[in-house]
Amino acid sequence: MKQNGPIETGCMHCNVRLNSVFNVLDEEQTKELCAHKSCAVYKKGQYVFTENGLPAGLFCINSGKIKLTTTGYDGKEQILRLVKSGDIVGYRALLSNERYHCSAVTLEDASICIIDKKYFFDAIESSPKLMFEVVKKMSNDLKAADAHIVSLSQKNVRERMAEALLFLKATYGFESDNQTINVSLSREEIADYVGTSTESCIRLLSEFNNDQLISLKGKKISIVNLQKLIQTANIED
Amino acid sequence: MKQNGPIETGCMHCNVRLNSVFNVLDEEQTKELCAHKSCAVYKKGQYVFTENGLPAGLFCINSGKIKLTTTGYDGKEQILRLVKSGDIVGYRALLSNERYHCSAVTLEDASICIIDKKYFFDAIESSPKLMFEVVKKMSNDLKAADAHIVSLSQKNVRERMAEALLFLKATYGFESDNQTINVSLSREEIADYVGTSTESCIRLLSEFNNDQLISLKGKKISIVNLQKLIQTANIED
DNA sequence: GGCGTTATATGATATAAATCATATAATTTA
DNA sequence: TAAATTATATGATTTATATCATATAACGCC
Repeated sequence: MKQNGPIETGCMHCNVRLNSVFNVLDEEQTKELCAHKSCAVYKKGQYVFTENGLPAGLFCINSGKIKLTTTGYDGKEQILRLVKSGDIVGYRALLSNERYHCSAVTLEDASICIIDKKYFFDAIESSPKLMFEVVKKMSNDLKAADAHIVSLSQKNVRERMAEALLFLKATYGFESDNQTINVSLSREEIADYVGTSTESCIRLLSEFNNDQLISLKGKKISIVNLQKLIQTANIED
Repeated sequence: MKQNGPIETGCMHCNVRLNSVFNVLDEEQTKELCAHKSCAVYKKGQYVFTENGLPAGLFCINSGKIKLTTTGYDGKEQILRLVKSGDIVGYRALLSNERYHCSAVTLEDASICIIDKKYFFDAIESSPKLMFEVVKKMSNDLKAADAHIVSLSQKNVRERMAEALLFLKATYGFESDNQTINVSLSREEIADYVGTSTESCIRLLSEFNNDQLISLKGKKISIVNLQKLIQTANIED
């Protein structure tokens, strides 16, 4: 349980343009931005920020994967969102001048930079384009959260589990074999996203494995029969 | 099932400052805003906008109550949010230039104005203050959606039902008797928010009634024992 | 490299909540 | 105002899923 802080690194290797919302900045604005951010390397399992903390700036994921979690009742963890490289995190609390309502934890070693709060506000006030990019990001998160609500409300655990696997694939894509989902989550973490018990999660993955929908190798999950998995998830369209 | 459109009215009786986000505008900006909006009266049960539709502008609730719903699986309705007078609706799709992902339906007769899309974008680009107000609104909605996710994921139906009653009270307040929740929802609508069956919803309300947590009179629900209801909801702090 | 700890797996059991069924009350509308 | 429809109520039954229990596998550590 050693929890050392991130290791500060220079920004020379960090291409901030990786981060989608900053695509809209021109050469000069990007240079300016780089002068107001600092990069750091995080080890797997480290906290980027924690529930109830005050935002010091905006975090950009240069590489690595992040989970946004909140502590529910009886300390049970709930995974709210999963974040990939190129994304920003912690923008909500920052923009609305609030404390974080969830924590950000690295799922693997990650390179993350933090953009100075004051500078970020200057940047979005002077660049409506950038502001709109961030707003679009929040809009997407809200739409996804609403979809999650409908799913939790109306689908059974089996359907949600299939849906979660499709979501993981949509978020992180496949590995080079074109069928292994490119993220390693524990069964408990998957359960914490799906909203079920760890046992039920394990059991359903085993079933899907037996039914040849997926194949399992440690934490790695491969989608063997996408069509059947979509059917199991009971997705419209 | 007759679904007539709203009745257009003048804006002379509509105080746009009612709408919280517009508080930040000065006298002149408000005047300008009023020149670019039009008010209308909606009857109970009418659609303000519908899922998949394209936003024509921003809606402001001058009076009345609104539910934001989305159609889930097998056509089952999910209530995502409840909106009261003074609030804006439809801002998400508008800001991110998307179609609506949910519908807005009046829960009672309502007076609602629509602010022209083009003008609204001009307004937020020229007034960062206004933009931040809207962003804060979205931030709150996202935080609330996240809380809803945790609740659906981790609480049982009884706890969620108690929580829902507290949420209704927090949103719409009490009537003059200081204990009757100031909104009329059908049992089915409450179920569609809580994420349960109508029968279970009815049953639990009956139980709460028997246990003297609430009292029922038609669609009107009064909170008789707030402390016990909070306990039943299993809320932290 | 063996030992303790944690993660995964699977069976057995309990139970919350959905579903089905039927009755009554409250609205709507003819 | 009566008939029809819809909403509320409550009982009986089924079922999905949590919980408890135990075993094995994988992993971190001295």
